[in-house]
Amino acid sequence: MTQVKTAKYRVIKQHICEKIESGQWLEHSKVPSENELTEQFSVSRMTARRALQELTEQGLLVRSQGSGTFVANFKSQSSLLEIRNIADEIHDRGHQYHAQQLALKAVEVNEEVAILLALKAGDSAYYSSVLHFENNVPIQLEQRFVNPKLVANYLEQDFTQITPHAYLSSEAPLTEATHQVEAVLASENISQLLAISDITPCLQVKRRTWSSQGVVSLATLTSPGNKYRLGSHLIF
Amino acid sequence: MTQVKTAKYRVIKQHICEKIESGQWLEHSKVPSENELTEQFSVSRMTARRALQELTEQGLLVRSQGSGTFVANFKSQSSLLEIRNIADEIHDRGHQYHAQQLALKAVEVNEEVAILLALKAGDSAYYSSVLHFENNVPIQLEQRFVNPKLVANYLEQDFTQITPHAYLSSEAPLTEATHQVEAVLASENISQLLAISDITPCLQVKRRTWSSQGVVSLATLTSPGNKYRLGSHLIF
DNA sequence: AACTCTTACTTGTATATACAATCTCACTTT
DNA sequence: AAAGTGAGATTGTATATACAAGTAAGAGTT
Repeated sequence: MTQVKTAKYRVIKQHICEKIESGQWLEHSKVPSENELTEQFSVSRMTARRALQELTEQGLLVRSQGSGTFVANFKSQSSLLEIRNIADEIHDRGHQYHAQQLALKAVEVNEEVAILLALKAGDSAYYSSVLHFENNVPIQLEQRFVNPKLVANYLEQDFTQITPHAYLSSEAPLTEATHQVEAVLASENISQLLAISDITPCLQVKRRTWSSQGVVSLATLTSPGNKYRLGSHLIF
Repeated sequence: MTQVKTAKYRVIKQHICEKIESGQWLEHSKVPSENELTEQFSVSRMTARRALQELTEQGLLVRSQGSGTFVANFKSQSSLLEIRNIADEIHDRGHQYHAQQLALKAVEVNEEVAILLALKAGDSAYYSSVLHFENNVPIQLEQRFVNPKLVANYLEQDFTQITPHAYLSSEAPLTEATHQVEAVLASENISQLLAISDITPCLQVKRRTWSSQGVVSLATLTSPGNKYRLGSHLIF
Protein backbone atom coordinates (compact mmCIF):
# COMPACT_ATOMS: atom_id res chain seq x y z
CA MET A 1 0.00 0.00 0.00
CA THR A 2 1.67 3.13 -1.16
CA GLN A 3 0.52 6.43 0.23
CA VAL A 4 -0.52 8.52 -2.73
CA LYS A 5 1.05 11.94 -2.67
CA THR A 6 -1.49 14.72 -2.86
CA ALA A 7 -1.18 16.71 -6.06
CA LYS A 8 0.02 20.27 -5.56
CA TYR A 9 -2.94 21.89 -7.24
CA ARG A 10 -5.19 20.04 -4.83
CA VAL A 11 -3.28 21.41 -1.88
CA ILE A 12 -3.85 24.92 -3.15
CA LYS A 13 -7.53 24.26 -3.80
CA GLN A 14 -7.90 22.92 -0.29
CA HIS A 15 -6.17 25.96 1.16
CA ILE A 16 -8.48 28.35 -0.68
CA CYS A 17 -11.58 26.35 0.24
CA GLU A 18 -10.65 26.53 3.91
CA LYS A 19 -10.16 30.27 3.79
CA ILE A 20 -13.58 30.71 2.24
CA GLU A 21 -15.41 28.24 4.44
CA SER A 22 -13.88 29.59 7.62
CA GLY A 23 -15.05 33.05 6.65
CA GLN A 24 -11.56 34.54 6.45
CA TRP A 25 -12.19 35.40 2.83
CA LEU A 26 -15.60 36.99 2.40
CA GLU A 27 -17.82 37.14 -0.66
CA HIS A 28 -16.51 39.31 -3.46
CA SER A 29 -13.19 39.77 -1.75
CA LYS A 30 -10.13 39.36 -3.88
CA VAL A 31 -8.14 36.17 -3.69
CA PRO A 32 -4.41 35.95 -4.41
CA SER A 33 -3.49 36.23 -8.07
CA GLU A 34 -1.88 33.40 -9.96
CA ASN A 35 1.50 35.01 -9.52
CA GLU A 36 1.04 35.44 -5.78
CA LEU A 37 0.03 31.80 -5.36
CA THR A 38 3.02 30.84 -7.48
CA GLU A 39 5.26 32.46 -4.89
CA GLN A 40 3.38 31.38 -1.78
CA PHE A 41 3.31 27.72 -2.73
CA SER A 42 6.50 27.58 -4.76
CA VAL A 43 4.73 26.16 -7.79
CA SER A 44 4.56 27.19 -11.40
CA ARG A 45 1.95 29.62 -12.55
CA MET A 46 0.17 26.87 -14.49
CA THR A 47 -0.32 24.85 -11.33
CA ALA A 48 -1.64 27.81 -9.36
CA ARG A 49 -3.83 28.59 -12.33
CA ARG A 50 -5.30 25.12 -12.35
CA ALA A 51 -6.40 25.44 -8.75
CA LEU A 52 -8.13 28.75 -9.41
CA GLN A 53 -9.61 27.43 -12.64
CA GLU A 54 -11.18 24.36 -11.09
CA LEU A 55 -12.59 26.28 -8.16
CA THR A 56 -14.09 28.69 -10.66
CA GLU A 57 -15.73 25.82 -12.50
CA GLN A 58 -17.08 24.59 -9.18
CA GLY A 59 -18.60 27.99 -8.60
CA LEU A 60 -16.56 29.06 -5.58
CA LEU A 61 -14.63 31.73 -7.42
CA VAL A 62 -15.26 34.24 -10.17
CA ARG A 63 -12.48 35.40 -12.46
CA SER A 64 -12.19 38.49 -14.57
CA GLN A 65 -9.43 39.02 -17.04
CA GLY A 66 -7.46 42.10 -16.12
CA SER A 67 -8.93 42.63 -12.69
CA GLY A 68 -8.48 39.44 -10.73
CA THR A 69 -10.10 36.49 -9.01
CA PHE A 70 -12.81 36.89 -6.38
CA VAL A 71 -14.84 34.81 -3.97
CA ALA A 72 -18.20 34.05 -5.57
CA ASN A 73 -21.64 34.69 -4.15
CA PHE A 74 -21.49 32.10 -1.46
CA LYS A 75 -21.30 28.37 -1.58
CA SER A 76 -24.20 26.65 -3.27
CA GLN A 77 -22.89 23.15 -3.72
CA SER A 78 -23.33 21.39 -0.46
CA SER A 79 -27.00 21.10 0.23
CA LEU A 80 -28.39 20.54 -3.21
CA LEU A 81 -30.08 17.33 -4.18
CA GLU A 82 -28.86 15.87 -0.97
CA ILE A 83 -28.43 12.17 -1.09
CA ARG A 84 -30.77 10.72 1.44
CA ASN A 85 -31.60 7.28 2.48
CA ILE A 86 -35.02 6.59 1.05
CA ALA A 87 -36.03 4.71 4.18
CA ASP A 88 -35.30 7.79 6.29
CA GLU A 89 -37.13 9.95 3.82
CA ILE A 90 -40.26 7.84 4.08
CA HIS A 91 -40.05 7.59 7.85
CA ASP A 92 -39.70 11.37 8.03
CA ARG A 93 -42.96 11.68 6.16
CA GLY A 94 -44.53 9.61 8.91
CA HIS A 95 -45.08 6.70 6.57
CA GLN A 96 -44.32 3.05 6.81
CA TYR A 97 -41.32 1.67 4.93
CA HIS A 98 -40.34 -1.75 3.80
CA ALA A 99 -38.23 -3.26 1.05
CA GLN A 100 -38.16 -6.34 -1.10
CA GLN A 101 -34.88 -7.78 -2.33
CA LEU A 102 -35.26 -8.94 -5.92
CA ALA A 103 -31.66 -9.86 -6.70
CA LEU A 104 -28.23 -9.89 -5.09
CA LYS A 105 -25.40 -11.55 -6.98
CA ALA A 106 -22.16 -11.19 -8.83
CA VAL A 107 -22.50 -10.44 -12.54
CA GLU A 108 -20.25 -9.80 -15.50
CA VAL A 109 -20.50 -6.15 -16.44
CA ASN A 110 -21.04 -4.94 -19.96
CA GLU A 111 -18.88 -2.29 -21.51
CA GLU A 112 -20.98 0.67 -20.46
CA VAL A 113 -21.10 -0.29 -16.80
CA ALA A 114 -17.44 -1.26 -16.88
CA ILE A 115 -16.38 2.19 -17.99
CA LEU A 116 -18.54 3.95 -15.45
CA LEU A 117 -17.32 1.72 -12.62
CA ALA A 118 -13.70 1.92 -13.73
CA LEU A 119 -13.61 -1.82 -14.39
CA LYS A 120 -12.90 -3.81 -17.51
CA ALA A 121 -15.66 -5.28 -19.68
CA GLY A 122 -16.28 -8.85 -18.55
CA ASP A 123 -15.04 -8.18 -15.03
CA SER A 124 -17.35 -9.24 -12.30
CA ALA A 125 -19.22 -6.75 -10.16
CA TYR A 126 -21.89 -7.05 -7.50
CA TYR A 127 -25.46 -6.33 -8.50
CA SER A 128 -28.48 -5.70 -6.32
CA SER A 129 -32.07 -5.01 -7.17
CA VAL A 130 -34.29 -3.73 -4.39
CA LEU A 131 -37.87 -2.51 -4.49
CA HIS A 132 -38.76 0.14 -1.92
CA PHE A 133 -42.32 0.49 -0.57
CA GLU A 134 -44.05 3.42 1.08
CA ASN A 135 -47.19 2.34 2.94
CA ASN A 136 -47.09 -0.93 1.00
CA VAL A 137 -47.10 0.91 -2.35
CA PRO A 138 -43.99 0.41 -4.52
CA ILE A 139 -42.27 3.78 -4.72
CA GLN A 140 -38.82 3.14 -6.14
CA LEU A 141 -36.86 0.42 -7.91
CA GLU A 142 -33.17 0.54 -7.11
CA GLN A 143 -30.79 -1.32 -9.40
CA ARG A 144 -27.20 -1.03 -8.35
CA PHE A 145 -23.79 -2.17 -9.55
CA VAL A 146 -21.06 -2.12 -6.92
CA ASN A 147 -17.31 -2.13 -7.33
CA PRO A 148 -16.20 -5.40 -5.69
CA LYS A 149 -12.70 -4.12 -5.10
CA LEU A 150 -13.96 -1.49 -2.70
CA VAL A 151 -16.84 -3.24 -0.95
CA ALA A 152 -16.06 -6.72 0.21
CA ASN A 153 -19.11 -8.20 1.89
CA TYR A 154 -21.84 -6.69 -0.24
CA LEU A 155 -23.35 -10.06 -1.18
CA GLU A 156 -23.77 -11.11 2.45
CA GLN A 157 -26.09 -8.24 3.31
CA ASP A 158 -29.85 -8.38 3.78
CA PHE A 159 -31.24 -5.35 2.04
CA THR A 160 -34.66 -5.70 3.58
CA GLN A 161 -32.98 -4.71 6.84
CA ILE A 162 -30.57 -2.02 5.69
CA THR A 163 -30.69 -0.08 2.46
CA PRO A 164 -27.77 -0.50 0.07
CA HIS A 165 -27.05 3.17 0.42
CA ALA A 166 -26.82 2.96 4.18
CA TYR A 167 -24.56 -0.08 3.99
CA LEU A 168 -22.25 1.47 1.43
CA SER A 169 -22.01 4.69 3.40
CA SER A 170 -20.89 2.76 6.44
CA GLU A 171 -18.27 0.84 4.44
CA ALA A 172 -16.87 3.62 2.28
CA PRO A 173 -17.87 7.20 3.04
CA LEU A 174 -18.98 9.12 -0.01
CA THR A 175 -16.75 11.89 -1.24
CA GLU A 176 -18.45 12.73 -4.49
CA ALA A 177 -21.51 11.93 -6.57
CA THR A 178 -22.97 12.72 -9.94
CA HIS A 179 -26.58 12.50 -10.94
CA GLN A 180 -28.40 12.35 -14.20
CA VAL A 181 -32.11 12.88 -14.00
CA GLU A 182 -34.40 11.84 -16.82
CA ALA A 183 -38.05 11.29 -17.50
CA VAL A 184 -38.59 7.91 -19.13
CA LEU A 185 -41.19 5.28 -19.85
CA ALA A 186 -40.50 2.18 -17.81
CA SER A 187 -39.99 -1.18 -19.46
CA GLU A 188 -42.82 -3.68 -19.14
CA ASN A 189 -40.91 -5.51 -16.49
CA ILE A 190 -40.34 -2.44 -14.37
CA SER A 191 -43.88 -1.15 -14.89
CA GLN A 192 -45.14 -4.38 -13.39
CA LEU A 193 -42.87 -4.15 -10.37
CA LEU A 194 -43.89 -0.55 -9.72
CA ALA A 195 -47.53 -1.43 -10.34
CA ILE A 196 -48.04 1.27 -12.90
CA SER A 197 -49.40 1.37 -16.41
CA ASP A 198 -46.97 1.32 -19.29
CA ILE A 199 -47.59 4.97 -20.11
CA THR A 200 -46.90 6.35 -16.66
CA PRO A 201 -43.83 8.59 -16.88
CA CYS A 202 -41.08 7.68 -14.49
CA LEU A 203 -38.39 9.77 -12.92
CA GLN A 204 -35.10 8.00 -13.38
CA VAL A 205 -32.03 9.06 -11.47
CA LYS A 206 -28.68 7.59 -12.38
CA ARG A 207 -26.27 8.15 -9.57
CA ARG A 208 -22.57 7.44 -9.54
CA THR A 209 -20.84 7.67 -6.18
CA TRP A 210 -17.18 7.92 -5.23
CA SER A 211 -15.27 7.29 -2.08
CA SER A 212 -11.68 8.36 -1.62
CA GLN A 213 -10.71 5.02 -3.14
CA GLY A 214 -12.55 5.48 -6.42
CA VAL A 215 -15.93 4.76 -7.98
CA VAL A 216 -18.01 2.81 -5.49
CA SER A 217 -21.30 2.21 -7.18
CA LEU A 218 -23.64 2.97 -10.00
CA ALA A 219 -27.31 3.12 -9.13
CA THR A 220 -30.39 3.49 -11.29
CA LEU A 221 -33.37 4.68 -9.29
CA THR A 222 -36.71 4.50 -11.06
CA SER A 223 -39.82 5.98 -9.49
CA PRO A 224 -43.33 6.56 -10.76
CA GLY A 225 -43.57 10.19 -11.77
CA ASN A 226 -46.90 10.60 -10.07
CA LYS A 227 -45.64 9.38 -6.71
CA TYR A 228 -42.17 10.78 -6.41
CA ARG A 229 -40.47 14.10 -6.71
CA LEU A 230 -36.99 15.43 -6.27
CA GLY A 231 -36.24 18.66 -4.53
CA SER A 232 -33.19 20.80 -4.27
CA HIS A 233 -32.35 24.04 -2.63
CA LEU A 234 -29.57 26.33 -3.73
CA ILE A 235 -28.14 29.29 -1.91
CA PHE A 236 -25.90 31.64 -3.80
CA MET B 1 -15.26 45.65 -35.20
CA THR B 2 -12.37 43.32 -34.64
CA GLN B 3 -12.87 39.73 -35.64
CA VAL B 4 -11.99 37.68 -32.60
CA LYS B 5 -9.75 34.78 -33.50
CA THR B 6 -11.18 31.51 -32.26
CA ALA B 7 -8.94 29.84 -29.74
CA LYS B 8 -7.36 26.63 -30.96
CA TYR B 9 -8.70 24.49 -28.16
CA ARG B 10 -12.18 25.67 -29.07
CA VAL B 11 -11.66 24.59 -32.65
CA ILE B 12 -10.75 21.11 -31.44
CA LYS B 13 -13.72 21.00 -29.08
CA GLN B 14 -15.99 22.03 -31.93
CA HIS B 15 -14.54 19.35 -34.17
CA ILE B 16 -15.09 16.63 -31.61
CA CYS B 17 -18.61 17.83 -30.84
CA GLU B 18 -19.50 17.66 -34.49
CA LYS B 19 -18.19 14.14 -34.86
CA ILE B 20 -20.26 13.02 -31.91
CA GLU B 21 -23.40 14.88 -32.86
CA SER B 22 -23.30 13.74 -36.45
CA GLY B 23 -23.12 10.17 -35.22
CA GLN B 24 -19.72 9.49 -36.77
CA TRP B 25 -18.38 8.74 -33.33
CA LEU B 26 -20.76 6.53 -31.39
CA GLU B 27 -21.22 6.18 -27.67
CA HIS B 28 -18.33 4.46 -25.91
CA SER B 29 -16.19 4.57 -29.01
CA LYS B 30 -12.65 5.76 -28.60
CA VAL B 31 -11.74 9.28 -29.54
CA PRO B 32 -8.26 10.34 -30.70
CA SER B 33 -5.66 10.47 -27.97
CA GLU B 34 -3.98 13.69 -26.93
CA ASN B 35 -1.00 12.83 -29.06
CA GLU B 36 -3.09 12.11 -32.13
CA LEU B 37 -4.94 15.41 -31.78
CA THR B 38 -1.59 17.11 -31.32
CA GLU B 39 -0.57 15.90 -34.77
CA GLN B 40 -3.91 16.36 -36.51
CA PHE B 41 -4.30 19.96 -35.43
CA SER B 42 -0.63 20.91 -35.18
CA VAL B 43 -1.00 22.07 -31.60
CA SER B 44 0.81 21.23 -28.42
CA ARG B 45 -0.33 18.34 -26.29
CA MET B 46 -1.49 20.74 -23.58
CA THR B 47 -3.87 22.42 -26.00
CA ALA B 48 -5.29 19.14 -27.26
CA ARG B 49 -5.55 18.06 -23.65
CA ARG B 50 -7.53 21.13 -22.72
CA ALA B 51 -10.13 20.37 -25.36
CA LEU B 52 -10.56 16.80 -24.12
CA GLN B 53 -10.55 17.95 -20.53
CA GLU B 54 -13.28 20.51 -20.94
CA LEU B 55 -15.48 18.16 -22.93
CA THR B 56 -15.03 15.63 -20.16
CA GLU B 57 -16.15 18.17 -17.58
CA GLN B 58 -19.15 18.91 -19.77
CA GLY B 59 -20.00 15.24 -19.75
CA LEU B 60 -19.49 14.49 -23.44
CA LEU B 61 -16.40 12.37 -22.91
CA VAL B 62 -15.10 9.93 -20.36
CA ARG B 63 -11.38 9.53 -19.76
CA SER B 64 -9.43 6.69 -18.23
CA GLN B 65 -5.76 6.89 -17.48
CA GLY B 66 -3.85 4.30 -19.43
CA SER B 67 -6.67 3.29 -21.74
CA GLY B 68 -7.94 6.39 -23.46
CA THR B 69 -10.80 8.80 -23.97
CA PHE B 70 -14.28 7.68 -24.95
CA VAL B 71 -17.58 9.18 -26.04
CA ALA B 72 -20.06 9.34 -23.17
CA ASN B 73 -23.82 9.14 -23.42
CA PHE B 74 -24.89 11.98 -25.59
CA LYS B 75 -28.24 13.14 -24.38
CA SER B 76 -28.61 16.82 -23.81
CA GLN B 77 -27.70 17.60 -20.29
CA SER B 78 -28.06 20.52 -18.02
CA SER B 79 -27.07 21.06 -14.50
CA LEU B 80 -29.23 21.42 -11.46
CA LEU B 81 -26.29 22.73 -9.58
CA GLU B 82 -25.80 25.78 -11.66
CA ILE B 83 -28.84 27.57 -12.90
CA ARG B 84 -27.87 28.27 -16.43
CA ASN B 85 -29.33 30.22 -19.20
CA ILE B 86 -30.74 27.67 -21.61
CA ALA B 87 -29.54 29.74 -24.55
CA ASP B 88 -25.97 29.55 -23.28
CA GLU B 89 -26.34 25.87 -22.63
CA ILE B 90 -27.41 25.21 -26.18
CA HIS B 91 -24.73 27.44 -27.62
CA ASP B 92 -22.11 25.66 -25.55
CA ARG B 93 -23.20 22.41 -27.15
CA GLY B 94 -22.43 24.04 -30.47
CA HIS B 95 -26.09 24.12 -31.41
CA GLN B 96 -28.31 26.80 -32.76
CA TYR B 97 -30.74 28.46 -30.40
CA HIS B 98 -33.86 30.44 -30.95
CA ALA B 99 -37.01 31.18 -29.00
CA GLN B 100 -40.64 31.89 -29.64
CA GLN B 101 -42.62 34.14 -27.34
CA LEU B 102 -46.09 32.69 -26.83
CA ALA B 103 -47.39 35.09 -24.20
CA LEU B 104 -46.33 38.13 -22.21
CA LYS B 105 -48.92 39.90 -20.11
CA ALA B 106 -50.21 40.78 -16.70
CA VAL B 107 -52.53 38.23 -15.13
CA GLU B 108 -54.45 37.77 -11.93
CA VAL B 109 -52.82 35.03 -9.92
CA ASN B 110 -54.70 32.17 -8.37
CA GLU B 111 -54.20 31.20 -4.77
CA GLU B 112 -51.41 28.70 -5.35
CA VAL B 113 -49.27 31.07 -7.35
CA ALA B 114 -50.08 33.92 -4.98
CA ILE B 115 -48.74 32.00 -2.01
CA LEU B 116 -45.58 30.94 -3.79
CA LEU B 117 -44.89 34.47 -5.04
CA ALA B 118 -45.74 36.05 -1.69
CA LEU B 119 -48.69 37.95 -3.16
CA LYS B 120 -52.41 37.95 -2.39
CA ALA B 121 -54.89 35.94 -4.44
CA GLY B 122 -56.31 38.21 -7.14
CA ASP B 123 -53.21 40.40 -7.23
CA SER B 124 -51.76 40.95 -10.61
CA ALA B 125 -48.45 39.40 -11.69
CA TYR B 126 -46.53 39.24 -14.93
CA TYR B 127 -46.70 36.05 -16.95
CA SER B 128 -44.52 34.92 -19.82
CA SER B 129 -44.59 31.79 -21.92
CA VAL B 130 -41.56 31.09 -24.08
CA LEU B 131 -40.73 28.08 -26.20
CA HIS B 132 -37.01 27.35 -26.56
CA PHE B 133 -35.61 25.61 -29.63
CA GLU B 134 -32.38 23.69 -30.13
CA ASN B 135 -31.55 23.32 -33.82
CA ASN B 136 -35.15 24.22 -34.63
CA VAL B 137 -36.49 21.42 -32.45
CA PRO B 138 -38.58 22.52 -29.45
CA ILE B 139 -36.65 21.55 -26.35
CA GLN B 140 -38.28 23.37 -23.46
CA LEU B 141 -41.45 25.25 -22.64
CA GLU B 142 -40.91 27.93 -20.02
CA GLN B 143 -43.94 29.33 -18.22
CA ARG B 144 -43.10 31.98 -15.71
CA PHE B 145 -44.84 34.18 -13.18
CA VAL B 146 -42.90 37.22 -12.08
CA ASN B 147 -43.35 39.40 -9.03
CA PRO B 148 -44.23 42.84 -10.46
CA LYS B 149 -43.06 44.64 -7.34
CA LEU B 150 -39.48 43.56 -7.94
CA VAL B 151 -39.19 43.66 -11.72
CA ALA B 152 -40.60 46.76 -13.28
CA ASN B 153 -40.22 46.55 -17.03
CA TYR B 154 -40.77 42.84 -17.55
CA LEU B 155 -43.61 43.33 -20.03
CA GLU B 156 -41.53 45.56 -22.29
CA GLN B 157 -38.93 42.89 -23.00
CA ASP B 158 -38.56 40.85 -26.16
CA PHE B 159 -37.87 37.31 -25.03
CA THR B 160 -36.82 36.15 -28.44
CA GLN B 161 -33.76 38.35 -27.94
CA ILE B 162 -32.95 37.72 -24.28
CA THR B 163 -34.14 34.84 -22.13
CA PRO B 164 -36.34 35.71 -19.16
CA HIS B 165 -33.69 34.22 -16.93
CA ALA B 166 -30.99 36.45 -18.34
CA TYR B 167 -33.18 39.53 -18.01
CA LEU B 168 -34.20 38.75 -14.45
CA SER B 169 -30.60 38.08 -13.48
CA SER B 170 -29.58 41.47 -14.77
CA GLU B 171 -32.42 43.21 -12.90
CA ALA B 172 -32.30 41.35 -9.61
CA PRO B 173 -29.37 39.02 -8.91
CA LEU B 174 -30.44 35.63 -7.62
CA THR B 175 -29.66 34.80 -4.04
CA GLU B 176 -31.52 31.56 -3.65
CA ALA B 177 -33.52 28.99 -5.59
CA THR B 178 -35.54 25.85 -5.00
CA HIS B 179 -36.35 23.16 -7.49
CA GLN B 180 -38.91 20.45 -7.73
CA VAL B 181 -38.30 17.85 -10.38
CA GLU B 182 -41.03 15.56 -11.60
CA ALA B 183 -41.76 13.25 -14.46
CA VAL B 184 -45.13 14.02 -15.95
CA LEU B 185 -47.27 13.53 -19.01
CA ALA B 186 -47.73 16.82 -20.79
CA SER B 187 -51.18 18.22 -21.43
CA GLU B 188 -52.46 18.04 -24.99
CA ASN B 189 -51.68 21.68 -25.44
CA ILE B 190 -48.08 21.36 -24.29
CA SER B 191 -47.52 18.13 -26.19
CA GLN B 192 -48.43 19.96 -29.33
CA LEU B 193 -46.04 22.82 -28.62
CA LEU B 194 -43.18 20.43 -27.87
CA ALA B 195 -44.08 18.32 -30.91
CA ILE B 196 -44.29 15.10 -28.94
CA SER B 197 -46.87 12.38 -28.62
CA ASP B 198 -49.19 12.44 -25.64
CA ILE B 199 -47.44 9.50 -24.00
CA THR B 200 -43.92 10.94 -24.09
CA PRO B 201 -42.76 11.45 -20.52
CA CYS B 202 -41.63 14.96 -19.75
CA LEU B 203 -39.19 16.27 -17.23
CA GLN B 204 -40.79 19.12 -15.40
CA VAL B 205 -38.76 21.45 -13.21
CA LYS B 206 -40.53 23.96 -11.01
CA ARG B 207 -38.11 26.62 -9.94
CA ARG B 208 -38.67 29.39 -7.46
CA THR B 209 -36.02 32.10 -7.32
CA TRP B 210 -35.25 34.76 -4.75
CA SER B 211 -33.30 37.97 -4.83
CA SER B 212 -32.35 39.86 -1.72
CA GLN B 213 -35.73 41.64 -2.02
CA GLY B 214 -37.84 38.50 -1.92
CA VAL B 215 -39.40 35.98 -4.30
CA VAL B 216 -38.71 37.06 -7.84
CA SER B 217 -40.30 34.44 -10.01
CA LEU B 218 -41.87 31.07 -10.34
CA ALA B 219 -40.99 29.09 -13.42
CA THR B 220 -42.28 25.81 -14.80
CA LEU B 221 -39.88 24.28 -17.29
CA THR B 222 -41.20 21.34 -19.29
CA SER B 223 -38.92 19.33 -21.58
CA PRO B 224 -39.40 16.12 -23.54
CA GLY B 225 -37.83 13.31 -21.54
CA ASN B 226 -36.21 11.84 -24.61
CA LYS B 227 -34.41 15.06 -25.48
CA TYR B 228 -33.41 16.56 -22.20
CA ARG B 229 -31.63 15.50 -19.08
CA LEU B 230 -30.56 17.10 -15.86
CA GLY B 231 -27.19 16.52 -14.32
CA SER B 232 -25.61 17.46 -11.07
CA HIS B 233 -22.28 16.99 -9.46
CA LEU B 234 -21.81 16.94 -5.72
CA ILE B 235 -18.60 17.07 -3.78
CA PHE B 236 -18.72 16.26 -0.11
C1' DA C 1 -11.95 69.60 -14.35
C1' DA C 2 -12.11 66.52 -18.11
C1' DC C 3 -9.85 63.84 -21.26
C1' DT C 4 -6.25 60.80 -23.28
C1' DC C 5 -2.28 57.98 -22.94
C1' DT C 6 0.79 55.05 -20.71
C1' DT C 7 1.94 51.54 -17.63
C1' DA C 8 1.56 47.81 -14.51
C1' DC C 9 -1.01 43.97 -13.20
C1' DT C 10 -4.03 40.13 -14.09
C1' DT C 11 -6.07 36.53 -16.57
C1' DG C 12 -6.25 33.91 -21.27
C1' DT C 13 -4.01 31.15 -24.74
C1' DA C 14 -0.25 28.40 -26.42
C1' DT C 15 4.10 25.74 -26.66
C1' DA C 16 7.77 22.44 -25.33
C1' DT C 17 9.26 19.36 -22.13
C1' DA C 18 9.66 15.91 -18.36
C1' DC C 19 8.34 12.36 -15.58
C1' DA C 20 4.61 9.59 -13.05
C1' DA C 21 0.74 6.45 -12.96
C1' DT C 22 -2.14 3.28 -15.15
C1' DC C 23 -3.88 0.20 -18.58
C1' DT C 24 -3.36 -3.11 -22.54
C1' DC C 25 -1.36 -6.70 -24.77
C1' DA C 26 2.05 -9.50 -26.58
C1' DC C 27 5.64 -12.32 -24.87
C1' DT C 28 7.99 -15.29 -21.65
C1' DT C 29 8.26 -18.32 -17.98
C1' DT C 30 6.58 -21.82 -15.10
C1' DA D 1 -2.55 -23.79 -19.82
C1' DA D 2 -1.70 -20.41 -16.32
C1' DA D 3 0.83 -16.96 -14.34
C1' DG D 4 4.06 -13.44 -14.48
C1' DT D 5 6.95 -9.77 -17.07
C1' DG D 6 7.77 -5.96 -19.65
C1' DA D 7 7.17 -2.62 -23.48
C1' DG D 8 4.29 0.74 -25.35
C1' DA D 9 0.42 3.73 -25.32
C1' DT D 10 -2.35 6.99 -22.78
C1' DT D 11 -3.68 10.08 -19.36
C1' DG D 12 -2.12 12.83 -15.02
C1' DT D 13 0.87 16.22 -12.91
C1' DA D 14 4.25 19.83 -13.09
C1' DT D 15 7.48 23.38 -14.82
C1' DA D 16 9.24 27.33 -17.57
C1' DT D 17 8.27 30.45 -20.92
C1' DA D 18 6.02 33.70 -24.20
C1' DC D 19 2.80 36.70 -25.86
C1' DA D 20 -2.21 38.37 -26.13
C1' DA D 21 -5.97 40.74 -24.08
C1' DG D 22 -8.57 43.09 -20.65
C1' DT D 23 -8.66 46.26 -16.45
C1' DA D 24 -7.48 49.87 -13.47
C1' DA D 25 -5.09 53.57 -11.99
C1' DG D 26 -1.93 57.18 -12.39
C1' DA D 27 0.57 60.68 -15.32
C1' DG D 28 0.24 64.01 -18.39
C1' DT D 29 -2.28 67.12 -21.51
C1' DT D 30 -5.85 70.11 -22.84
